[in-house]
Parts: sequence; C-alpha cells; structure tokens
Amino acid sequence: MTFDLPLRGAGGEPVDFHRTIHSHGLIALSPNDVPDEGDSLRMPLRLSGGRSTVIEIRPGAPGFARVTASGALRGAAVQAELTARVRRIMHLDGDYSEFYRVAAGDPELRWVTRGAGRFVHSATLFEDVVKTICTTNCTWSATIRMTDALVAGLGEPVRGVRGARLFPTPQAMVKAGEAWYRDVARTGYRGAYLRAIATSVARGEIDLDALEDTPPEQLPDEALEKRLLELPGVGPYAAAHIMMLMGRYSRPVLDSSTRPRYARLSGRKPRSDAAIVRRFKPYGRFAGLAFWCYVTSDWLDDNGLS
DNA sequence: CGTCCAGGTCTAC
DNA sequence: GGTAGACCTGGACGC
Repeated sequence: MTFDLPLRGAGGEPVDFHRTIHSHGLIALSPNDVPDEGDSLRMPLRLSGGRSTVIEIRPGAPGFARVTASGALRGAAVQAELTARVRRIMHLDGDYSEFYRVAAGDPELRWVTRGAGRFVHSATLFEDVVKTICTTNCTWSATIRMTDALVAGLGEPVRGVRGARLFPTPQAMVKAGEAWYRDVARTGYRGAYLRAIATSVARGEIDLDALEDTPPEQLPDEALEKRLLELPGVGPYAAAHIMMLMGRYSRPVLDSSTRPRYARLSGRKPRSDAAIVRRFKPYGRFAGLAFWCYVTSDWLDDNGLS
C-alpha cells in the first residue's frame, strides 16, 4: 500500500522532511533504519488485528511524504490506521508555529523556520524509553549493540519481510529474564532497569501511551517529568530526552554530548547549565527544542544562517 | 595490560 | 538539597 501525506504542522507551518528524519540519532537504531543515504525512514510497525508491516517514508511531491507499507494491506481502514501512525511518528499534529515565530528573531536559529525541529517518534513510546536508557553512561556504539541485541533476540519477525523484526514488546522483555540481559544482550546494570520498566508497562502499572496522549493542560511538563523520573534508570537527562520524543520540549537535554557541543558551536567557554537555560528562555515551552536545534545545527551541512 | 570514560543514575551521607 | 562513589560494558588510550 502506498499513499501520500501532506507535510504541514497543526499550525500550518512547513515540515522539512529531511531535517525531520535527521532530528536526532535515535531513529536510526534497530529496528528502524534511515537508508538511501538518509533520504528515507524505514520502520516496522505492529498493526491492529495482529498484523505487522514495514513502512517506508520518503519525500513525495513537494509538500508531501510518500508512505509505502509492505504486505498485502488493503482498504480505507488500514490506510487510516497507517496515516494516524505516520502522523504520530512525524509529530504532524504538533503546532510548531510559536517556536518558529521566536526563532525568526534569533539570528543563530533562524534556519529552523524552514521546517526543522520536529522529533521523529519511534513506533511506540516504550521503544523510545528503552532506547533512551540504552544511551545512558555508555558510548553510542554500545547503544547500537544493546538495541540490536534486544531486537534480534526478542523482536517478533515481520511476516513477508526478510530479516525485519519489530521492537520487542514489554511482555517479551519481561520474559527474557535476568541472565539473558546479562549474558546475551550484555546490558550491564541497565538490565534491571529495562526489566523493571518492561514489567511495569506489561502489568499496566504505568501507561506510557496515556502519558503521551494527555495534553499539557492536564499534565504540565513538571508533572510529566516527575512521572518519568519515577521510572528506574530515568534521571534528569533521560526524562528530558524522553519528553523531547513525546513532543514536550521545555527541558534541554544536558549531557556529555550536548554540553561540549554548545560550548564549541557558541564559540564560548563551557557555560553552566543555568546559563544555557537562560539563553533559550525566550523559547518558553520550546526552550529544550531550541537548545537541541542549536547543538545539532552542524548535522546537516546546508543550514547556513539564511 | 591498566586506566579512563562515554549522550547518567542511584544510594548514602 | 547537594555531592562523592559505585556501577556493567567495551573501545580508546597511555605505558
């Protein structure tokens, strides 16, 4: 099944496909992929009715994304489901016009107004939480190794697509057992965190999807952060990171990668976290996103200060 | 071969 | 509420 999706935000703002799928590195982790030299996004999805597919999202006609889903999928209901999934993955229901309004007056971030800054979500928030844990206190190569092991060992195959697997369900991650995390996935001390989180989700003790679907008016960022910090292995860095992946952009992701990046790109000596927070204060609920765009502005080579 | 540390967090003061 | 020390792992270093 193939269909096109208009690339517009909820506020009518532009969405730059390329900048969106390169918003952060997490999206290239297994089982997702950014093939074709980074021009498309491939992602296995579990669908309703026990079906699964691998979708590929690529640039379509100007202003559109082209979505292709593997397998014998037919009918309006499936297309509606896929549309909803892709809208969530690309966060098309988010309104970034306020972010762009502030950025337009910021010479160092004016480039984002062309449609940058939208965070790509994984198939489920659970997947993004697990992957975030796998980024803590280790190198990126270790993150890749651990997520590869989780998918290869516990992910269900996608029928009809050779080699494709879904990200493991919470249930599968509970079932794996302590020894598997230690000896096979080699997740180190993170294994206990991953199992505990998977158990909470599987038992329904925490409903990540409900957290994501609750609007900020009902669940402000402060309260959301508090809930996330209750998860074992989730501290200030991980909470901010997960919140970004939920479209909650108030918290800057401060870690050993972004702090030096900020120092280098701003051409100033390393500054305190408080100074960073001050710099992006004008962005309000988008302060964390502004910081993220700032420290990743050299990821794509054509982001001159236009 | 030993030490250090990477996209931190937890626990114990 | 703020701050040392421990913590799995494995790649990068210095010796």
